[in-house]
Order: sequence, then C-alpha cells, then structure tokens
Amino acid sequence: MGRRNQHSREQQREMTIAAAELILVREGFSGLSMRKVADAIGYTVGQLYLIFRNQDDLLATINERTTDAIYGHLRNAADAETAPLPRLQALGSAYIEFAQNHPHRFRMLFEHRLPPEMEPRPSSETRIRRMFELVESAAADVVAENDPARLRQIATTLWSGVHGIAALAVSGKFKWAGEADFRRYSDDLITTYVAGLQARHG
Amino acid sequence: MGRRNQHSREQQREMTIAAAELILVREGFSGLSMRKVADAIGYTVGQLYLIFRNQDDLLATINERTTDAIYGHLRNAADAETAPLPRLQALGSAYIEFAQNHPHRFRMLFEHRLPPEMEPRPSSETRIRRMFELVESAAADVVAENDPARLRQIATTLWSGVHGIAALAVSGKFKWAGEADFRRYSDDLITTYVAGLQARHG
DNA sequence: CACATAAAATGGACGGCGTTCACTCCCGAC
DNA sequence: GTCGGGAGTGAACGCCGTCCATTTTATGTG
Repeated sequence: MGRRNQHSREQQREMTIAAAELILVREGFSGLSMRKVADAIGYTVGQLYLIFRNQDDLLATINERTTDAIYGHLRNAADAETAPLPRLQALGSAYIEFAQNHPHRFRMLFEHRLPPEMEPRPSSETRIRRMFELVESAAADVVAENDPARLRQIATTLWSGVHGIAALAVSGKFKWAGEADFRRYSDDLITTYVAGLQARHG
Repeated sequence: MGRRNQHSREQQREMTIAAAELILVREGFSGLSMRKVADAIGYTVGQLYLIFRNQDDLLATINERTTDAIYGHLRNAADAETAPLPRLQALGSAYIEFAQNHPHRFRMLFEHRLPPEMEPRPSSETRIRRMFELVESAAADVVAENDPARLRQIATTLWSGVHGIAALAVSGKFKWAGEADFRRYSDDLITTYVAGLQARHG
C-alpha cells in the first residue's frame, strides 16, 4: 500500500532534517529552501508536505535539534568543571563557543519566528526551559540565594547577558572590538556580576 | 530631460525609505518586499532600482535610520539623568524600551546581513560606533578606570549584556518571564556588574 | 494469478519574490 | 517643431512556498 516503501515515514523525517541542516550550515538560513531539501533527499517538494506541515514546521523542528545540541554542549562543559564559579563560566564560554562554531544554526534558532497560529509549540518551549534550568542550577551553586524568584532573575540576567555577547558575535555588527575573544567578555560579565552579587549581599 | 519630474531623486529616496519603514513596522521584515514598496510610492519596481542598488541597499539604509533613532532615544534618556549610575541605567532601559516599542525595526537591524561583496559600509559602521561611544562615555563616568582598553571592554560587556536582554525580549523565545520585567533585568545587570567592578577594584 | 483498493509519490500550477533590461514616453534644448 | 536622452515602464527570468489532481504501486482479496 504505497509506492516505494524504501524509507519509512520516520526515516524520511530524519533524512529531511539531516539534509536541511546540511544546507543550513552550508548556505545559511536564507539559502535553505524546500526545493533544495527535496532534491537532496531524492523526493519531490510535494512529498515534503506529507512529512512536515510546511516550512515553518521543518525550521522549528531543526531549531529543536539545535536547542538540544546547545544543551548537550553546555552539559559537557558543566560536567567538566566541579567548582561552582568555574562551572558557570564554562557554561558561558560553551554558549559563546557554540554560537561561533555553528553561526547559522544559532542565528536561525533566534531569528526564525513561528506565525502566531502555529504557536505555542510545547516541544520547543520544554527544550528551551531545560537549557535555562541548567544555567539556573549552576547559578544557584554560585550565589547563596534562597528566594527562588530572585534566583531566577539572577539566572535570567546572566543568561541574557551571555546571549547578548553571542548574538553580537554572530551578527557581524561588531567589528571595532577586538575580534578574537568574545569568551573573555563572557568571563568578565559572569565574574564581575557574581562579585557584585556577593558585594551587595555580604 | 525625464518624464514626470514630480519628485526629485532625493524626494523619491525619502519617499521610498518612509514607505518601506511603514511596511516594515506593519508587516515585519519578511513582509517587506520591493514590489510593495514600489506600489506604496506609486512607481514601478524598475524605478526602485534607479534609487537603490538593490534590496540590501534599501534595507541597510533603513537600518542606518534605525541606528540613528536608537541613538537619539539613548541620548534623550542620558540627558535626562545627571548622576552617572542612573544615567547608565537610563541608557540600558532606553535600549530595551526601543526594542520593545519598535521590535521589527530592532530585529531587522541585527538580523539583516549584507552579502560579503557589499561590505564594508562606512555609513553604517560610523553610526554604530557613535552609539557605542555614548555607552562608553556613560560607563566612564561610573567606573574609575584609566586604561582605555579595559574601559572599552567594560562598556562592551555591559552593552552586550543589555543587548542580549533586548534581543531575547524581542525574540519571543522567552515567554516565562514577565513581559514588563525586561528593564528590571537591565537594571539588575548594570547595578550588579558595576558593584562587582567596584568590589574588585577597592 | 488477476484484480481492486488505497496509500505513496509526482509534477504542474499558482501567486509572490528580487532583479534586469528593451522599450516607451515626454521634458527641455535647439 | 523636432529630436536627443534621461525618466519611467512592464514584461520576462528564475527562484520561492504551497497545493492538489493525477499517476504509480504494494498489498489484501478472490
């Protein structure tokens, strides 16, 4: 019942995602089209619409993979450091590092927005939250803070700050600064911010 | 020599920019097309290419206007505060505020990249630098730092951090945070980071 | 084995996009 | 009054996302 059955629907889904990620990495967000993806997997465009609802659905799925990849990268970095502050710094560095190593994937994650009628997307939100909780728990080990709301604020501020460095690093609008070490800014931000917390507390 | 002469080339340029900005604000980056702009100003697409080299040129020009608008907004905010730390905080708040009030313009400024062969664009880079120098000079009044390189690093870290908050606020990937509280993160970041600088120095 | 069925896959169509350019129009100079 | 040449046009090209009538084919049934 069906034509080829060379590939199951699930296999097709994986092939599609893999092909699309390859095109994204090679040609950037704007070079990624449904037609190119279809060509790459050896099917026609029409078939793509039996695998994904539309292009937004495909892009959002890739973004979930990217979120997972960042999460994995952050987790490795965190696991390699035992002391709390170095671990938080390692998280920041790893975040910047991912953005620099995978600029197109990183940019699409934050630049692609689903049309309102396709939101919310729990599978995406859960993943982002999981990533954030990694930061929050690392922050909790560094700052002695009992109020969970305040702790979340601290983690949000820190993560936003590090994200800003990564975003500017990848935006290309930042040529005047010493090109090289964006990770230095991340370290500076985390170290100094944490010092400020401690100064204000005790 | 010419047909209508209803509008000078310079007038056409202004009309085009104004029309494009209106479409950008109403429909977002992805809804902004050369054809729509041409319709809006009552000329045909072809004519647009006698006014701007191509779409990238038009978008980059709009981005320069946006940079100027942010600069003006920051300047107003800075001028309204005399004390150094509140002035720096006012800059951060104003930056976030602009992003929230003009999300499409803000996003396009950072998401649109010129193709390599159209870079560099001095008119853009000068404007960004001017905006950054506003931040740097406000930072200089807050932190007692004589080394200009270190001062620039401090300003970069701070501005990147604030930018990250603005970027996440506008990205829509941040739903669990209260919408209104983004300026609080900015204040928190600036206050605590500056406290950290002072703690490490003295 | 033959046939019917229904899922799988196709490919052409539609409207929109950026960009180009041969062409028409008409102002201003003579 | 005519005519050169710049201003302006609009059709064409090759992309794009999306849809759907049509064709293909693996499988269940006799």
